[in-house]
Amino acid sequence: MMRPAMELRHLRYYVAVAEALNFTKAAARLRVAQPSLSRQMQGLEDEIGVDLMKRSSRGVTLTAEGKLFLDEVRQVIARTDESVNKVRALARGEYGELHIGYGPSVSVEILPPALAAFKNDVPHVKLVLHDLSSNEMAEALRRGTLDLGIMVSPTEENAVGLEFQLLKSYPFCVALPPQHPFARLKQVPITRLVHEPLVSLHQSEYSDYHRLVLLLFAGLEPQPRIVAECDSGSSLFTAVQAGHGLALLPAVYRHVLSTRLELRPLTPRNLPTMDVVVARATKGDLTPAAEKFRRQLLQDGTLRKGSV
Amino acid sequence: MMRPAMELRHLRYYVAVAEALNFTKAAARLRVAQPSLSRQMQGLEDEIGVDLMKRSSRGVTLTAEGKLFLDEVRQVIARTDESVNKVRALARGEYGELHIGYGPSVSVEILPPALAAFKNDVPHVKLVLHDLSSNEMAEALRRGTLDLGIMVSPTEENAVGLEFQLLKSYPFCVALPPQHPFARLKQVPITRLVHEPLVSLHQSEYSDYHRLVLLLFAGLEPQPRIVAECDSGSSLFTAVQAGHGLALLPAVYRHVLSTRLELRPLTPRNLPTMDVVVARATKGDLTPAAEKFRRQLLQDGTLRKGSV
DNA sequence: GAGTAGCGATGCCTTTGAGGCATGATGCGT
DNA sequence: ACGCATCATGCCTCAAAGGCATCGCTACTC
Repeated sequence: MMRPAMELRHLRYYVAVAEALNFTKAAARLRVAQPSLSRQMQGLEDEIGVDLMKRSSRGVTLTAEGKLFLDEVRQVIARTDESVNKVRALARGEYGELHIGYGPSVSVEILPPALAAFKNDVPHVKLVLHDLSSNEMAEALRRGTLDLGIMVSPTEENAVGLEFQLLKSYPFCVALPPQHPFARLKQVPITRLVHEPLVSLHQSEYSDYHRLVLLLFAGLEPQPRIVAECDSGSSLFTAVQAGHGLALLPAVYRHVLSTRLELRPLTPRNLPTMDVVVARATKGDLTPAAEKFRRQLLQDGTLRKGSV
Repeated sequence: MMRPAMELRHLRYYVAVAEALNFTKAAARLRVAQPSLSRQMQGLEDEIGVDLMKRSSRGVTLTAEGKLFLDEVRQVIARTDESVNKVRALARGEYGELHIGYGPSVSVEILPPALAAFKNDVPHVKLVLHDLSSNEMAEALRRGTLDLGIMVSPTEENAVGLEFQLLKSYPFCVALPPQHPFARLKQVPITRLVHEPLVSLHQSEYSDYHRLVLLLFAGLEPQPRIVAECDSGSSLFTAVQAGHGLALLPAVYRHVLSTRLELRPLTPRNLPTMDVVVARATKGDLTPAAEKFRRQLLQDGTLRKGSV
């Protein structure tokens, strides 16, 4: 004679009975007939092997064991519901972890509002931000440790296994000290830069930047003279301020630029731009939260063109 | 079309499948047929509304949601089992709280070994000791805040609503300073005490003691002279040491007596004794743990007569 | 103190759905 | 191409949850 195992039904019924202290009323609340409830409770006590309640003609009272069990069962049921809700929330992208890689200066206009909106929208997703170079990001995306990356649109070879969507396009500007003759111009033709000494960022660490700068001068004669390569934006600014030379920077740098430097747009307007993209791995699905965040980013960028 | 609610069965099955990553093997472990298991899992996913696993011709893999759910479900099931075990343990007297009242000096021989044995036997019962006077104990027992009390057998009027069982019976002795003439006697006839000044404990706080002392001298002439009433055992000892008078004490006091005092048995041997009992409320059942402890006390007392 | 109202338990039947068996569909490896 | 392992589906059985009528008990009421 095999007894049916304990099921959640028993627990749900038990809570109802223990709260009503009356089989008839509990049965009504549960929308079952009282005899069925009676038998389920008998089965439960039989399974546990402990008397949980005392029945009398005027209702039900809980034994000490019954009171303890009520306590426990309430927690178990709450925990169960919570588990299901967590899974549903995860599927809706409202729970879980989201790993985002970003280049700090390059995403300064994009990331903060997106993060704020996302945190507001789905506060239970744990956002983990990773300050990475483009190469590290590509690697992490392929490995799957990163869900999304916000980066400069990379070259072909760095892009294998990845997919991109444009977030914002920044034209290049020239950064110069206020006393420089070009400071009087509203905009600077790139042809006039070829005779100026230039300060650049270090090639190996900022390969995307380097590539774009070369692209800007493609086909011009003579090629500009690079008098210094700096290993960070701030040292670049210092070099320009010190008058060592001018620097080419995408317009986004206006946010991080020292006030002691001026930024002038380049002409013509159809020069190569620095494109900031959101990257994801081609293989493997995005988590729902990542999908949500990606959408967030794309619709945020109402104006995709970086103004100057 | 009403879908059956989620039951523990679904969770147990899910864990089996998620562990085996194979319906056929999981079904074998669960001793059900594979198709049944398949359908239960379909029902589960349907109920939650989330895909928990991906099926292929080579087995099963968990989705991210499925992994989270596995984690959660394992905890829920463990919690459920634990709840049932707690209730069973409570019913067996191996879990819960046990409130014991005791008079410190009077239970010095009885309580420590019983506590040690009990803690060893059922370590998960939380023992709460209450140092109370007899009156407070009786009150607490009737109120139900106390499970058991270890006390001096009380008078009728203090005993209403309570039941007692004898633990140990202590004959009275006389406490005297070493230089007192009676110190040379092996035992002291009570008739010789009626001419000695006596030191006693304060009547209102130690009514049981008082009653017994009066009982000892019942029928004797003249009645002894009580020269001082002390409000604690230690001040009583001091008074006797100082030579203010002798004191009558049950033999159990040999454990707490200052070494500067001698204790001599009284004769005849059939004088009233101080009986230490375990008390419980008449109405209301003892908790299983209390019942267990009571048995412990009763069988511990292999020799019920306090030796001298 | 008989009647009655409210309680849970029991007997008996219905219905639901879990489970079993046979088989289908599919993808992988040989 | 075939075989094998996998999970899904169709169909049936049967256990057990659920419903209805009724019983037995107790406590209150008049």
